[in-house]
Amino acid sequence: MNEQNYPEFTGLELSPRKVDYIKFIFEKKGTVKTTDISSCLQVDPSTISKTLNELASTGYLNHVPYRGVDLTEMGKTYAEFLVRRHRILSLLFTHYGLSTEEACAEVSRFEAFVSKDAVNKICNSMGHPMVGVCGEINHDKCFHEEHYH
Amino acid sequence: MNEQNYPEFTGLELSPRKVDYIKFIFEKKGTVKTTDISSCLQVDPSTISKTLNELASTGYLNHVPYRGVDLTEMGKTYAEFLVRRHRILSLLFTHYGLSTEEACAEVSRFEAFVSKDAVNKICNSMGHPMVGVCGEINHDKCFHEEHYH
DNA sequence: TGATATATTTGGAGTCATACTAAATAGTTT
DNA sequence: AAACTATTTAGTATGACTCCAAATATATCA
Repeated sequence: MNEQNYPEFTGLELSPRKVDYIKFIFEKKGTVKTTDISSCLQVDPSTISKTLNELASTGYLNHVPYRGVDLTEMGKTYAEFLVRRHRILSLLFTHYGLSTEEACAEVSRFEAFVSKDAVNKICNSMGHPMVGVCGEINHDKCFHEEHYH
Repeated sequence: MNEQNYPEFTGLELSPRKVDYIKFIFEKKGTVKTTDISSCLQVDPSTISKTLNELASTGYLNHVPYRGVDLTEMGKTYAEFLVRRHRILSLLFTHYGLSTEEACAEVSRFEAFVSKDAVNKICNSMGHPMVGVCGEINHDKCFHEEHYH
């Protein structure tokens, strides 16, 4: 409803690998180089370069060739959702006998296929917990969406 | 530990589509024809045929060409896990504000990526509920695994 | 500055999962 | 046995992900 929040996304627009890349870039903050992602995620730089281009052309990243990438405003908003999704789902799983590491690993495998609607419902139902197993949970966008429509 | 239960699987061996096929065959009970799957899942018969062959050569199905398929013992065991996984996860999601249909649809999208270990832990933690949102939950294999190792 | 080293990108190719069409083959019905 | 239907095979395609090798840009150092 509010173009600042890009509420039109479903949460299913990015493939698993792209989710990883965006989350990585978000958590690094600032400009990120191809090599950073390549070495941390153990993927050939050429693969990173290609995917970064795709993410730039779909509006998630600003890409200055040979210089690096950073998130667009839309990319940041989306990344916030990705991180919140990961943390909410991981937290959920730790309530059912999985360790932090297990929950994290498990969720990493499937999170790309869980919709924003589902995450918001779970988040609501859990009472918008502030702390997840992999860091704090930010509910800004979550609240906006719940309150204004 | 017990060859009757094929406890060696992780739950991640089948791709999403193969999970759909095995679950469908399991729920139909008995011999299933290519056309049954084709018309219900809205996929070209040639695609079904190919995938059925793969599932047969990896030991999940008996395939009599031009006649149909049925589950092997291993296939049945695996299918029971697939159904249990689907129901446990769907039930879980309904505890967090999702309707039966929403939970089912959501889980269908990602269930192939949730490990047997995770499912067993969740199952344990929920107290082995007997009824899920899409039918009864069978805990035979689940109990065996928990008790004997 | 210019040569060299490093980082990044591009081009080409491959795998896996999924799916289709068209043609061949088997089974069934009359 | 002819005709109809079901199934399979062969060939092709796309999307996601990957790599290697070569080209290009940037950075460093002498």
